[in-house]
Amino acid sequence: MNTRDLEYFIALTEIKNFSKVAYKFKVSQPTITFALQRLERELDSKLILRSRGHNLAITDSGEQLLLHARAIIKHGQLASSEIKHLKDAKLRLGLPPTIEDRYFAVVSTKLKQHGLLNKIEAVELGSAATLTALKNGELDLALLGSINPLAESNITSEEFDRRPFAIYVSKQHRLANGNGVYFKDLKHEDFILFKSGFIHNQVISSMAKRSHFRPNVVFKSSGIHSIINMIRENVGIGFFSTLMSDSNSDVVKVKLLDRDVPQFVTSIVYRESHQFNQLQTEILNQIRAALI
Amino acid sequence: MNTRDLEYFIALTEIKNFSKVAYKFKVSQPTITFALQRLERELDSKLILRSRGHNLAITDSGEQLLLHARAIIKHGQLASSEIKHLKDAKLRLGLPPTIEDRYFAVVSTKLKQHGLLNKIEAVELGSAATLTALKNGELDLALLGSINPLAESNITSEEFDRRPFAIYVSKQHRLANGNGVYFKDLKHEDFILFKSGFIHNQVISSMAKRSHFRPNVVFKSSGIHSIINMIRENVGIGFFSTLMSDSNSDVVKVKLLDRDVPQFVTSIVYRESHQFNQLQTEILNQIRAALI
DNA sequence: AAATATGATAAAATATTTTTATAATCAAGT
DNA sequence: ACTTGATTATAAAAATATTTTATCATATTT
Repeated sequence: MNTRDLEYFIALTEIKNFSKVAYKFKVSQPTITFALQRLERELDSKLILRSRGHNLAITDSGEQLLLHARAIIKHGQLASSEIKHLKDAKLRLGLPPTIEDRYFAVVSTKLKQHGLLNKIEAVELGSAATLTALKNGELDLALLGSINPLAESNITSEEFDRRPFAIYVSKQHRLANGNGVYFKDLKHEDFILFKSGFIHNQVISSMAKRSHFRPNVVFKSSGIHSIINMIRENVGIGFFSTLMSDSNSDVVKVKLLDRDVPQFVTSIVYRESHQFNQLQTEILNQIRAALI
Repeated sequence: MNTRDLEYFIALTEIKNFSKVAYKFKVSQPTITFALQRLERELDSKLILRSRGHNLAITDSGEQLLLHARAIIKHGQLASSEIKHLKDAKLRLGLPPTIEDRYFAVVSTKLKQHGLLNKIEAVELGSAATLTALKNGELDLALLGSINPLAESNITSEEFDRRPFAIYVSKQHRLANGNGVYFKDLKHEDFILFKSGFIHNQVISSMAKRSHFRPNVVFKSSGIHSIINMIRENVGIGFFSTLMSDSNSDVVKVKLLDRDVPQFVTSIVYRESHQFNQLQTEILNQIRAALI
């Protein structure tokens, strides 16, 4: 079997037209015919029902092959991308900003001690984008936040922390000296939130839905520091699980008293299929030592 | 990329000798050389460090490719095997005996009503062997028992029941009229168990270890009915989660009073990559309807 | 230093894939 | 019913890719 034929086949199931697939791959039309015939001969089964004039129909066997064909192509691309980056002698680490802010200081200290810090190439994206990049082989490793423990196929995750979400306010704020608040009582507060793509938004909107109000959002940023600064200036309140600056007295954490407050689960995450080289293994172990 | 080259490569990492790999595949030795050169050119990276006289060494890139190569070959084989069996117009169902005994009656009634029972080809193996067969594409679907919810990669599972393990005794047995027993008090009992390969054995040996004794096993069988018959005759006691015959008064269930008694989790299980055809989908839905 | 084992290379032989040119099929419009 | 246009299939030739045969190069062992 030949990955080129599989790529033609996949395109055929999507485009459903031999000539257009041929055009897409810059080959002649019979090339596609022959590629499909090869696959059908090899698997001894019709994969696509041709019809001139109509759209093509994919058989059960075709659907079955399609699933594996996609996986095979993906593995080929991953192999290629991972091997290319192995030569960089760097570990590409996905690091969403909230995680970076809260956990990376301790990691970086550890790595610096062992002369490994400059072997890291940090990639700062939201959690969802980070996970996608990891799956595509654009990252070797990531520290990820999620609401539930990650259970993605082909992905291994090692949880290292888990904390309930909470409210953060300025020390001048009326809630600063209380010992907690119910989410429903935040109806008239101004929120300063992350831009979309952060898990925090999913969580806050689900909590708001449960409490039957729409939070009043006065500003959205993707920079955690500008959010904290605005909270400090009492422009509005924030919504995080933990902050490095929990000890910082300018911004005060206020517990949520609701039952079943969602938790922010943080994990070290990598592809099952990723082969860590010696340098990368060392880095991974130092990160584990720092966090777990 | 070409699966033949990947197969040569995988063999090379195992056999570590070009000539012997060539012999294995019944091709000439330069064929292997060229295949490896093709891969190295395509991935632009040395995969194997050759040395004449010594064993070959696999590079980091080679190790990385190896993981994907194995996955690719596996997908190819699965596609082939699954497509071959799609034509059988049967669903190959893995059915470990304990599950068959307890749950299949209700499933078979449902399937018979819809004229689907003869479309099932039941394969009776222990849970571990069933899972392996499923992964290898020898089964389309399985009902499986496990201690924890299944979390295998590339496998989807839908839990349908979960019950604590318990002791089963004859109605003449001294425990038959009590309302439970601690496992440690079974030290002097005779056990009738499954042969190895059944999860029950793992569970009982871990409970026995916790209670600091070795259970006294008088007989092992792989047929659940002969075990039940022996229990009925008071030859010894049994260890199951539930039996169809719970309502049958000859054999009595005795609760285990220990904390954290392991549970037998039963699930409908299939490969993520399996494409169910129309018939198979119907069968799956009826099985779900019967169990979930 | 010779023998042995192992992998690489060149050139030829085979096999596979792709192209060009053309045919066949089907649907829709006239 | 006939024509047209769009689409896929086929045959033969050309282009590529893979494998073999024969031989060479290198390292290890004796």
